[in-house]
Amino acid sequence: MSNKTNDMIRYVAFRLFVEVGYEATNIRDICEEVDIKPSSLYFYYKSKEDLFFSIYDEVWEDKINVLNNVVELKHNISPSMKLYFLYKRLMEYYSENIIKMKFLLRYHLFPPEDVAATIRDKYREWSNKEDRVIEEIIIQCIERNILPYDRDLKDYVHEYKTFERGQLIEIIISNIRKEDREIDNSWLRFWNCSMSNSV
Amino acid sequence: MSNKTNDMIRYVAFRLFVEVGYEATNIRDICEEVDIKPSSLYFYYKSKEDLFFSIYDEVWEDKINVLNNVVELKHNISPSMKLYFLYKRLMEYYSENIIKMKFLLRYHLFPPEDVAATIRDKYREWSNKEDRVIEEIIIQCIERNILPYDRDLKDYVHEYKTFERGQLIEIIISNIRKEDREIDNSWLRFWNCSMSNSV
DNA sequence: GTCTATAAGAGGATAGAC
DNA sequence: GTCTATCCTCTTATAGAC
Repeated sequence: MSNKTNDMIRYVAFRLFVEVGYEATNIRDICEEVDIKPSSLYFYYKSKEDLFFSIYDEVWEDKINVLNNVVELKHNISPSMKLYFLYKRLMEYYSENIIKMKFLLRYHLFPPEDVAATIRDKYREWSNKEDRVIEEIIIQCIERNILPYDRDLKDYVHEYKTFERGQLIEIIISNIRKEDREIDNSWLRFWNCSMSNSV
Repeated sequence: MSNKTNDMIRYVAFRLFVEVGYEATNIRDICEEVDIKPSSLYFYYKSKEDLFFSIYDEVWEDKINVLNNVVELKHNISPSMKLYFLYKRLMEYYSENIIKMKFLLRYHLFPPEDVAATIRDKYREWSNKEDRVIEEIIIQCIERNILPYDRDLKDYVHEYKTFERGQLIEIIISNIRKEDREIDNSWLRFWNCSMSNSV
């Protein structure tokens, strides 16, 4: 269902969910900003929780699409460059969508009690899709001897995700776009110090 | 003011503030667990906000004490080792006090609207104390040519704090104590790749 | 689809007795 | 210090008219 009222509800709710949080966001405030009465919102969503998860899934879907687009576009280049381009594209995406990333970080780190269980389930599902993309690229790196095979696949994936999360959190906390040079420097340090050198 | 009831109030409130958050923590729930009536809590604290900040300051004070203890104990060793021991001690402290660190992370990243301004002010004050300790050690490193002087002091401090925050977040997210070997490996990567080599 | 009206309950906080 | 009793406000959600 997509019309002007609904789009507006989703936009306002998303912003409030990020900035003041699920518990402190109330239906009245959303509706006031959209300029409708609370009862009208319940025509589109059966509850606050329903509205929340509708937005939650949309944010994840958007992120996964970015991953898939990179893999699709770069399918015929070397796997190490593929991982590099994936990383670069994500840094760009994070910088342009800080608020979406803040949303995910907020609800994964500090889920409200009454939606915590559902968040955990949905998170597991979505992040599995994410992991599979990374895994596939790293498998290719190992197979072609670009990465030493004396280290576990899971280990490499964890190393990459930790690195990427660190960069993401820097972007969220500093709230500014990082420079290209800085992004590349971080990559080189990561690739040379954390991945290629076995510890 | 310290007696059994008050200690219990603080303990329960702290736990709820971390786990379910400020907004979702209500006076009735705290009091039920402490086994007192809500009106009794207001004998100790004039408001929910008052209770919160009393705990907030205590958590910070505890952390700053750890920093000062290290500096005091290691005042006569080389500054690079001093920074190393500071880092080691903090990792130990973080691992043993994950819940306290989760508390600080939660309210610095996502402060509730009605206490956000006060948190920001208090945060600035406390983290300044923290920065001065780090700064002093790094100044010594630069003066003794342990760290290249072609890089800015602020730059080094930022580099260290970013590194330390990354480690902290890994501990909070994984929720497990890191092994000594892993902690040392991270340090070496940080010291050799991020600090000594100018970029 | 959007409204008015309102149910039903939870929340922070206080007055005043003991 | 701790209690009983209560005030007042805010919140999600629904019934039913238009």
